[in-house]
Amino acid sequence: MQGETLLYLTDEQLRQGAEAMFFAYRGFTADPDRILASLSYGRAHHRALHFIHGAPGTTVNNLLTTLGVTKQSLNRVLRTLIGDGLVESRVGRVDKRERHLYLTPEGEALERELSEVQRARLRAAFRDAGPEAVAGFRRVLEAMMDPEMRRQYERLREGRG
Amino acid sequence: MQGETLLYLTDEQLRQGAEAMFFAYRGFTADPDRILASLSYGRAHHRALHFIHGAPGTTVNNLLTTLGVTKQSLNRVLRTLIGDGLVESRVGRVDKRERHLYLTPEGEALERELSEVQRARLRAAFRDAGPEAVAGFRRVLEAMMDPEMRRQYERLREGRG
DNA sequence: TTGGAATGTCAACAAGACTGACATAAAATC
DNA sequence: GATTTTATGTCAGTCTTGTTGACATTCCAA
Repeated sequence: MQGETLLYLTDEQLRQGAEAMFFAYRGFTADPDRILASLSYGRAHHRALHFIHGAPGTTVNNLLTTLGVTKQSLNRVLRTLIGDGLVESRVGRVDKRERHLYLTPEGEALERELSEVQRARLRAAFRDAGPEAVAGFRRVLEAMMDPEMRRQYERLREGRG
Repeated sequence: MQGETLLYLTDEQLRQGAEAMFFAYRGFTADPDRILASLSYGRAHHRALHFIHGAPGTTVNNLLTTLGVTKQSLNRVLRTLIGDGLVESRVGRVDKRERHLYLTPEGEALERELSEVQRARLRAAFRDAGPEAVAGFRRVLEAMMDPEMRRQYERLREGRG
């Protein structure tokens, strides 16, 4: 057995890292998924609610580049959310081609419910692992993103200060 | 602005952690996805190859609890992999109801190709972030899993020594 | 030996991703 | 002013991958 500083880049360690990502992501989505299933929504609806909440007034185009899906796919989700009164779509004032998206109070309520169960799990995990582990966690995740996604991620962070 | 040790559990920090998971997971799967798409396979095929590689001779039942899908869903994926000659299914010798799953040489080759691009990204991320960050990353991910998944994850690790 | 439990297969269906084609309205450009 | 580009929405069709239901086979225990 070699020392930790040499060992951490072996294929076996990398394989374990991949499996950790797989299982952790399942845990990460499990709690919101349960709520969504009871409302016959899916993860796509959650993601839309999440990013509209985080960037109110965002356009459809912004949202679909953030989510990395096609407009047809996003549109189906948005149509149900708007139809169910969770999202409001307002015609742009300066550019009337654009639709600006906002959560209604009902939309905010569901977003809060979903994000709260997800935050609860993250909070517990962060508390268990400790602050230094959390810093490392963040550093590795950021290094794992595509450069384009990292830019989006940082833009979202800056947008909220 | 408060100190890091207090700040790390605020809702904003947790929200950023959630977004980091979202974007990082997309990066994590992006490279294998490209190869899979060119073969008209999906992530489900990758996962099956990965876990059969890691536990040769595993049964269908084992595999579906590991993957967290229904047997019917897994069966469709296995059927194509078996039909394409990447996986071999052998009737159990002691219990003939069971099918034991193995990768053929072709299956091993594809698994290696997929896992290699994924490992390459992880390797780069781990190198960028440094060993302490990697340890923290692993600690947080493990804390994020459901207890049941964590047991499976640890069992897989032990199985490979 | 008979009936239940476990294992796996096939069929049909739904969610949600995709592409391609097309329509509309507004903005930008020539 | 005419044309092109941009932003969005919609329809139709396909694919992956999840679901449930029905069923066959095998094992085991009453």
